[in-house]
Amino acid sequence: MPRAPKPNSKKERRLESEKLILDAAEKVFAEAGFGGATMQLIADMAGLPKANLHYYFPTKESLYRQVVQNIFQVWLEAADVFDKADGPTEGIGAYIDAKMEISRRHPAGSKVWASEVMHRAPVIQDYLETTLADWTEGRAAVIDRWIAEGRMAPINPRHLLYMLWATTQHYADFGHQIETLNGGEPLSDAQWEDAKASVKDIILRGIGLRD
Amino acid sequence: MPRAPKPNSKKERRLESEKLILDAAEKVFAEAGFGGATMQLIADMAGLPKANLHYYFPTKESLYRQVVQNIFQVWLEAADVFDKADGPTEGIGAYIDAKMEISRRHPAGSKVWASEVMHRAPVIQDYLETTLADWTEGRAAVIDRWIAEGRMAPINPRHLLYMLWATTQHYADFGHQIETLNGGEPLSDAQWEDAKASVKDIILRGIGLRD
DNA sequence: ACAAATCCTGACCGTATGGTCAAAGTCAGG
DNA sequence: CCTGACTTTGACCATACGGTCAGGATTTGT
Repeated sequence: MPRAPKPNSKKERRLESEKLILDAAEKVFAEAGFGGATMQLIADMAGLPKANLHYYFPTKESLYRQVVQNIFQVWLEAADVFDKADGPTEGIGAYIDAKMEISRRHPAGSKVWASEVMHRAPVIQDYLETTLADWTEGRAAVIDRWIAEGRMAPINPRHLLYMLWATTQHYADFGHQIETLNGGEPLSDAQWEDAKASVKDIILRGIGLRD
Repeated sequence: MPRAPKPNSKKERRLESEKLILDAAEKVFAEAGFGGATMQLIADMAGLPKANLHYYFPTKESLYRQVVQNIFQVWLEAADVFDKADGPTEGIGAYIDAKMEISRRHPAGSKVWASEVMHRAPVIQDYLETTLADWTEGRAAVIDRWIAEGRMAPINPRHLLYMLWATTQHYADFGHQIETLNGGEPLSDAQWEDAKASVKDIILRGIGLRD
């Protein structure tokens, strides 16, 4: 019978430490970029000695790779709402909501992803070529079907998807610029709602929905 | 009578060297980020010894600052088309064209800018607060006037501007992702035209133009 | 209670980087 | 053609970084 004086088993503590490190790493990579981030900074933010990071993640690159893969996972799961819908208004609207919510709650992850792609995706190129390419093709086919059925305006589905990604992720990646243009204040709850509504309004009308 | 055996005066050569360095620096900063870029890499790309860079730009940061300021300049000049127009269709359409062209011809600059903003604008925060804030306010006022005159749908002009920036710059900042999703090939001329047309189509219809 | 396995960490190391400098080279003006 | 200002560069330096490691602490299974 394993007592629990410190309530965690070894395996639980391992997962906790890994999560602690990954969360700290995500923030530091987002703020400084891969090259600007240092293991010491990540260690300090996680409240652990540097050598401890190297026990869980042998190299800076392996830690970074894990961070990026986790982000991609979150990103893919959010895309599910697209499939559960049975029409463009509902599907694309829900997708915008989901991605805006991620930008709001998970801005560091979005920045790390943006940085990775801007630097020619040295770590996740294979994901782009397989998982993301497949996902994109599938969704483009759905959109093309909606168009064929006359349920939305005929547009190039790929450019629509790029626009959705660009616009929603902009609120995370360029959050600092938006905050500065908002008088130095982060967007309030109401302003976030306005942002979501504005994006949905323009895009949905732009593809021929909303009469 | 100053002959010109090497056809450049000292001042001209100075400007040439500076431009050579700045161009190399823009590429390297875009590809590696500020932290990942090294003076040696920039020197190699410019074909000059490292010590020579430090003659023209005393520190890495001063070189970086100059790169970012130049980008901001290009960016602002392109925004002029917005003002020369006398209606939303023409103004916003031309603005999209201009920004898409910059994304195509000047992708490294866009990436450096994106990186700078993502890292909380350590170098150009004052520009954001003054020049960019003023520009944004002015353009938002123009859009509001167009709305008041019933010439376009009532939307929040700031979110429209964010969408324009996000979408057009996406083609530079995420160019690698787009290229990968395009079968590994850069967008062809025709595809760029399609991209421009798609963006204009969705956004202009989205704000109530194009009936 | 003991041994094996796992976890933790201070001290240390080799290297790469931003930056300096002195000396050599080049140019314009008189 | 001489002088002073400007430009170029190889060699060098201090520091900071990613990564290693030995040895001690803690937990687990028996």
